[in-house]
Amino acid sequence: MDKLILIDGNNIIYRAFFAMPPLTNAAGQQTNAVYGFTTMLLRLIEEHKPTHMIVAFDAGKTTFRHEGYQDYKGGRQKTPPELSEQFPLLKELLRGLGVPQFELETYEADDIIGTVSRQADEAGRSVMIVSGDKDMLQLASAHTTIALVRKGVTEIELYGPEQIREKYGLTPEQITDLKGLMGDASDNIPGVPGVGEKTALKLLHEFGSVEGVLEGVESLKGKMKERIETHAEDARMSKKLATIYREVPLAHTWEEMAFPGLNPDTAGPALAKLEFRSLLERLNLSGSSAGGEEAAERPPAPELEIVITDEAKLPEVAAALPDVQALHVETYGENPHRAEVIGLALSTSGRHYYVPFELLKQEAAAPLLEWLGDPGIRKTGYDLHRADLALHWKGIAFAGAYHDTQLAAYLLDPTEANQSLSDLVAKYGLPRLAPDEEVLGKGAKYRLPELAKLGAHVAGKSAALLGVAAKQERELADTSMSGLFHDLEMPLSRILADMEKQGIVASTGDLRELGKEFESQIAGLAEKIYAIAGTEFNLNSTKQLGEILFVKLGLPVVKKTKTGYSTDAEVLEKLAPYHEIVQLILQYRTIAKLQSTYIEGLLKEISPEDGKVHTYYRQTIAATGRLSSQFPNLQNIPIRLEEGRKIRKMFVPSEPGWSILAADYSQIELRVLAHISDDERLKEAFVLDMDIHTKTASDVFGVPAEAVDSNMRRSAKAVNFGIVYGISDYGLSQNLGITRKEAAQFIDQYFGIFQGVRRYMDEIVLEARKAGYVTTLLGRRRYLPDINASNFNLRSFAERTAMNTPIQGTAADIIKLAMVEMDRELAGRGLKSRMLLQVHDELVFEVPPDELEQMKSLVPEVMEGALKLSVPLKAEVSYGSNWYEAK
DNA sequence: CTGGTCACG
DNA sequence: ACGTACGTGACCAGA
Repeated sequence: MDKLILIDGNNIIYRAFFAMPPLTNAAGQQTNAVYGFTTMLLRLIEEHKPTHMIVAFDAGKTTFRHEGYQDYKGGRQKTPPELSEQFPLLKELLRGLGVPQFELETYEADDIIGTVSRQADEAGRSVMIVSGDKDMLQLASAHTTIALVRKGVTEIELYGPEQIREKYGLTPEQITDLKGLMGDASDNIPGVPGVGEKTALKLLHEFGSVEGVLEGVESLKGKMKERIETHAEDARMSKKLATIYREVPLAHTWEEMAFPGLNPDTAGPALAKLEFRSLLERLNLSGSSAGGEEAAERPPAPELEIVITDEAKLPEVAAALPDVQALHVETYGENPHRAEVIGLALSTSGRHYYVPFELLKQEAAAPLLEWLGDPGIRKTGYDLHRADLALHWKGIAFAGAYHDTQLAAYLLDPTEANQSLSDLVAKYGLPRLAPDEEVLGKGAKYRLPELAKLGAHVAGKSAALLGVAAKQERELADTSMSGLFHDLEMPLSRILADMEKQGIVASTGDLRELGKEFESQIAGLAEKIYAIAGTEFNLNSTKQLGEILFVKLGLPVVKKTKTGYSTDAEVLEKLAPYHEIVQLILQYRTIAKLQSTYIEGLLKEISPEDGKVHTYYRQTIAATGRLSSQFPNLQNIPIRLEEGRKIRKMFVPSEPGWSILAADYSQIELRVLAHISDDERLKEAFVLDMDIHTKTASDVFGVPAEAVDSNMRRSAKAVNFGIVYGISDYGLSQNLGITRKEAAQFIDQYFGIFQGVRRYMDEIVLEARKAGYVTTLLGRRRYLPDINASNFNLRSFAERTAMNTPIQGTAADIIKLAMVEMDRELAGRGLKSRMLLQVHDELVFEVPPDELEQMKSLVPEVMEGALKLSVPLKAEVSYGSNWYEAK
């Protein structure tokens, strides 16, 4: 079956240029656009296996379109030289790869593509057109699909006539009418001023075409009618400009477009010349030019033996359970507590079974349910934490997670965003797995395909798991993270799921009541503010607020943002002395935040079934190894201001008579710093259990501790924070409201005293430069690719990260250890107390009265003993009838 | 869908 | 000279 791919060369290289970070070869020539183009090209070849292919380029400076309209593509920025230099490179590379390229004087790439696609269409051949330009949609037909490139060049959306109808309610031909009405700023096509996509679509749905709209203009009214009448000619011309010319006099034959596959003899040298080593490797061409005949692509997807399970086949699945090596649970929905379970797939070495979720209710599925819930059976999967939660709320127990490929991928590189299973499969050069988006769509476009296709996709995932897991185990061992993975993160993931399922009660009634109080305060404040401003406006709009403060009231502009005046709290504090309205706005902000995020937001998350909030701890987000919390975030419940702190009264035990018990590490990050820097002074402070900020002040200012006043302590505290964050004089000056010079002096003084800390800061940066990454005490890694950047900002950022990550990350390691140990203790001692929340340096429990005494000593003991450092760890415990009281 | 703002450690 | 403190998530406005 013939398949032709037509690539809009100019468009794609342009997109690639702006999407890719700068990349230069040894000679200093920029190659980023060619690289981006090539990765996309190779992906197209792998995924769509074309038999014929061409890349079309614009030729010449003026085209026939300019004859009718001088300004066509006027106002467009000149092509930057860094990009134009890359065209010859790309063309040479394409020759090496064996991809035909077409161009023709006075015609644009669009027109060439339009013409070739028409010819192919007429011959009944299957065509795919690749471009970032929506204009191309007009070429879609029964045989022709448009692949719209999105997000730089990394994603592709496929459009046939059906998809165009779904999205716009238009036929492909009507795309030209759409452009005729709305215009296109990037091509300087005017359209009708004031008519955007929305209006244009409405008009077309009613009148069908530009001509139809012009004829029917009488039936319109007001401004719209006027606009269209005055710009009728613009509309006609715009449509013409947007119409792709499909009669270009091309002499090329079908045979000239043939693409028999990459030619390894010439592709290797061409890629090598551009220094695209990663691509050479991906194509297995890195050896000599003769890298093997068929090695030009990733291993072809083996034909999987997939069984779509129906009721009758459940016994066969049951019989296969002992041979299962991996499973994938397909869910739908962001919040796993509310997610749908679509189905699951089980992989043995030979067969892959897809089991639709409904089948799990059948009696014959009992062995499968038992298998899922058996903690003794080791399971390999992807995001098993999510699977566990989703299944739990459907009444199905899950246990035995052994290797979670998502979690392993996170440990191997916690900052890599693209860690979908499909990405991992690609990373390891395994047979391709379609991204979910391609099969299921996303957002509003999410649709389950027919059973066979769905089953094949989900089974494809489970089939991919074993290969990925094997590679990861190897890599974890090579990077000394196997222990971190199997003894800490994997066990923790089950504990987190338990905490989340347990949830914490949030008192709906009390929240509503507090909400009413806030509401009347908000109304009162708003009224006063409007009265002073002399007008009502949207107080939540920084834009409108800026207008009032800086234009109407003429207050001085302290700081600007990208988009206008800054009105954040720091700015408002400075403005407060100038005008009484400012203080009111600050109060309004405070209460409005509490109301929207913590009253209304929290109420929305309370489950009507059990009156609890079930947060979702994410173990694979924070680059330092910390957890994050979502739906709702229970790691940022107010505490600093009393008004907000009251929110904590709403969090209560789930059983009468029980208590909330909270324990937090005291100065864990500075204690960690004392340990890893081995600074004598800092260690001494903790060994003697002194107030660290007072001690710092006394040392830095050279006065006895008794002589440290509150101001000195405040400064020392800011320095201590700064040290942990990777200090800079600027940051400290901002924080303390002093000059940069003073801050620099201050830091110097600090380092003079705490020389071990200085040595650590210097060494960790050197180490990062050398190794390219930093680690925590437990060996958790973070790569810092910018540590050697020539850009000052990027490099400075990386340096501060190098200083901070081992500290923050080790603290995260420690509390994770404490959680695993705590879980073990609770189970071992048969306690009924439950661990509910983690807030970075704090653990929150609910505790029955008869366990209170025991827990008061056990929890801090476990936390303090989680990891042995050269300074003691300290945890402080408190309890009460709610989270507020546990202070 | 991004930016501004603000809640937490 | 460069222009920032480290790590998160939720809400709102306004394209």
